[in-house]
Amino acid sequence: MTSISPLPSPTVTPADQWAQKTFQTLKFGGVAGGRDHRLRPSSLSGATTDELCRLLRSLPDPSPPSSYNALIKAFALSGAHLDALRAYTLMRARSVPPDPFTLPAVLRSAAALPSLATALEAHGLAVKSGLDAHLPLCTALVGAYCSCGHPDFARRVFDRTDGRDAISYNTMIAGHVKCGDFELARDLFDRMRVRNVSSWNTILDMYCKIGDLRAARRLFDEMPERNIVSWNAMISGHAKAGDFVFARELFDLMPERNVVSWNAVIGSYFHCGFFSETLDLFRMMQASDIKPNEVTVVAVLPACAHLGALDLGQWVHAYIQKQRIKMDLYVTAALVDMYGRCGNLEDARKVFYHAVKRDAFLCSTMIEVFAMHGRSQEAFQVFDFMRSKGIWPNAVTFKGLLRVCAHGGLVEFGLKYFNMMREQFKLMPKVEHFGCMVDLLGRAGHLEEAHDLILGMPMEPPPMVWASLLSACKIHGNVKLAEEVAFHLIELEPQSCANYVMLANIYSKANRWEDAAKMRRMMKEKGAVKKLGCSSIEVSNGVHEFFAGDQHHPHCRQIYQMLDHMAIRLKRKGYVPCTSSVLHDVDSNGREQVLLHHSEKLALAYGLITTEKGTTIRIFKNLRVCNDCHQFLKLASQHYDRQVIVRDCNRFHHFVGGSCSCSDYW
DNA sequence: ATAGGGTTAG
Repeated sequence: MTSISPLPSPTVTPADQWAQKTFQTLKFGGVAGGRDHRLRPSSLSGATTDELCRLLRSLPDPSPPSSYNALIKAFALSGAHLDALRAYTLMRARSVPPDPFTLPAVLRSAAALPSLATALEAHGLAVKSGLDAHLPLCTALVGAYCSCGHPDFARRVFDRTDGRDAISYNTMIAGHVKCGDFELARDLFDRMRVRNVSSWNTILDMYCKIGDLRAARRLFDEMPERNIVSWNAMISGHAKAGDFVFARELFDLMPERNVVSWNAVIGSYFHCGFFSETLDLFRMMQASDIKPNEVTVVAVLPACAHLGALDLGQWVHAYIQKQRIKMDLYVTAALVDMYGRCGNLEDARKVFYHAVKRDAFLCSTMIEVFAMHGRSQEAFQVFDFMRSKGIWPNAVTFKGLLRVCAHGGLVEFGLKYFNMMREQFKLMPKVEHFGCMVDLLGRAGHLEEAHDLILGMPMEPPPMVWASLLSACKIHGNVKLAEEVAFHLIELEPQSCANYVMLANIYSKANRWEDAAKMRRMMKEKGAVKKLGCSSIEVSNGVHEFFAGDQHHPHCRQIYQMLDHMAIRLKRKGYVPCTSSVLHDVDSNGREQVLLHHSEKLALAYGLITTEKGTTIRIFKNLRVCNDCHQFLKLASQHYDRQVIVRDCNRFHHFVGGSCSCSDYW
């Protein structure tokens, strides 16, 4: 191996900036350390990052390289790679010579961050210290360069290394895979002489990741030896392709399973949208002898969130605390998301404010939750917090901010954040950002601006975006634009009933009954089927589902009786059924019945019958809440003195004392 | 005494 030539850094990461600044101040040279007070890896196991930082600060000078090595390794083990590099910097500042174990450990942290500057510096030091023939060090360099997106540097090191073994080959192959050079990876694999299981697994995983499951299957069949990792790679490959049935077959077939196998198969159910099955499998896992870990709960919590299973979600939270599952950023964000989506804003907030560490991902989750609940001020506060702590916002952060603006009708703020993301943070707005802006402008009555924004989008506007404009036309009674948009939408997706219904409602509102009837006929001709409203409610004996007009519930009679009583009482309080939005060809009495049997009203009646006075009622709906139900729920919350929380397909409504948290803007 | 590099799940 020869000395390195100067190489430009293509992208400077924050870790790089820090590393470059500190390395500039370093002097090269070597003084042997003393022999007292040396740290051992065993004495550092179980130490928290804070304790390790204190140890580093109080590390006597001189100390032997082994003490620094132990700290670097311990930091890396707890995921504190920047601190690992800090320990290394101190070592260099004190001119402690690295031993053969120092640089591989440093390079692992450089790969994890990643920090190209550190990799380059370590490489230079290796050459200077004559350690550059050390095989583990060369392998670590290859890994670090690949993680930094420089397979070319890695390949140069690899090609000049003598006595390469299976591990160095595997590192280079995995590096090529990581960088997307699949042919180079396969070529190297074909050329290596002594392959082990890991070599096969790397290539197997490559085919799984690029979705070539036939090649993966072929490889899996011809492998001379298989281990758990091979099976797990196959499971996750099929899970990603949506074939959860085969993923499950593999899982049942494999000779032994570990926590990764369970997580892969649980994740496959989650990704395919089978949320109750996800939870079933989690229960099976607990009956097995494999202990769930962080990754497990990160698959289970979103499943609870989707189902609105707050009870189980709370149980998982308690389980995390009891079983000492690490509250890393993923777990914290999953908890915030679960509480938020289950309508428990207080606990979502609590988890976020108690988090020991917050990054852009976690903050964006919190903003998204506040957006769902229409808490614009708190969402903006999180954003201000991010900026004060130097947490760089990403596209998801701005999506949440724009949603919060759209839900609150805050046009000025929306425009501010939309411009800020482009100008200040150099983030290109994606489809979802345009969607929020169209929603925001449209609802606020700026229909022309919203329309212009769609026409000026750099990508093909998806039906969703047109649909928000259409719904804005409905709110503001712009029949002319509505017709244009609706017919465009019907052309795009003739099977979707929502577009016909929306335009028919707009016609009815403008007293154009014949046109409304025409839309109904057109809907039938094109074979579009109305999506049935469905609401669920969790009471003490489980989750109950109601469809619009549902007659299947065992307590059906009491529920409908209750609804009739409610209608009489609430009418005295000012409830006026909004019959103009009913499409069915029935008389006005029948229309009232149709409205009264909307799924969220059924769920509400059931909740009132079965739960104690004072209990909050939580309802989850698959569609948007209609105007009539919204009015009904407001009056019911007052008359029955109950807090009712409804999650519809895009946000939360907190009904209390006769008003709704959305301020009738949704 | 004692320290190293590669593969699978979010």
